[in-house]
Amino acid sequence: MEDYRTAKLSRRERQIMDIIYQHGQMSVADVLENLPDAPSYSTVRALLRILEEKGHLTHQKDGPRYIYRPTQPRHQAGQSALKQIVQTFFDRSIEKTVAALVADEEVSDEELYRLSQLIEQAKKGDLPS
Amino acid sequence: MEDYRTAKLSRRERQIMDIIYQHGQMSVADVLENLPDAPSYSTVRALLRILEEKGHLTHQKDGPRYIYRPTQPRHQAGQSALKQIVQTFFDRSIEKTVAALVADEEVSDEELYRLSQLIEQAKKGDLPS
DNA sequence: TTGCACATGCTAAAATATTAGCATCTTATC
DNA sequence: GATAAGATGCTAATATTTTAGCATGTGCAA
Repeated sequence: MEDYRTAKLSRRERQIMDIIYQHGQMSVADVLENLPDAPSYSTVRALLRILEEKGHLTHQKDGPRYIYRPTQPRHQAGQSALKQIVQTFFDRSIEKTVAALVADEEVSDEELYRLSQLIEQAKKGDLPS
Repeated sequence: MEDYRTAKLSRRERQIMDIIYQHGQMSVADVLENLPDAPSYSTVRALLRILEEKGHLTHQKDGPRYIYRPTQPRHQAGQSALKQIVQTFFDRSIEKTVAALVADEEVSDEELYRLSQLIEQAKKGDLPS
């Protein structure tokens, strides 16, 4: 399955994919609540159906309602999305990307410490995940 | 200016913004060359005009042709884009995000070294950029 | 078990995005 | 300067997206 961010998805479709990835899985009502400029219930249902037709979502029944979740695993979709950002804004440089990440004011010292550890592990060839 | 990735941009419009951010600035012909499923020249011009109307692009003349570039600085747009990815796929965790970044096979030892240095600097409160 | 609340299936209308084409202007070159 | 190549301005048609509404089905509670 192609990365949904480079796939031919419309604006609303992409919004919905993002929201569902963020939450893991959602009912129609859940999606509706979290959509900015919320359209109607019917609209959301139509979009979910289309996304399922396109292969990006699947659903299962939970009592009377459908629960939708992505077909592509989250970590995999995240990798693809990251890669695209790195390419678009950071000249394909992981270093520049991490620099932008830690430039965020809200990064605590503790988090920085864990980041060091992470890098050290990676140096040893001990790739995370 | 709002982050263009959360703005109400259509599929093509977003594609074009990505491409222009990647290259810095581009003429109509440049954009056309780099667009997947390339539409016509007219189409690209129309989309660039719309993006300019919406405030995401600006242009200057270079000889006979227009050169377009983003109004929002690249680093700023990159920050916003990253933030959204972190939120969508990595539970707002910078650590998880960096882990995904270094999990990429193509990260060299040298780059990992520079990453350590980067983190150490950040620890000292010496925020990059 | 019988209804009611609330879900989905389906169809079709409205809005928006995408596209093309022709007229016009501008620049570099001869 | 005259001209040809190639750019933009503008308008309108087409395709797609977005939306709504009604008919129908399903599960939970009284």
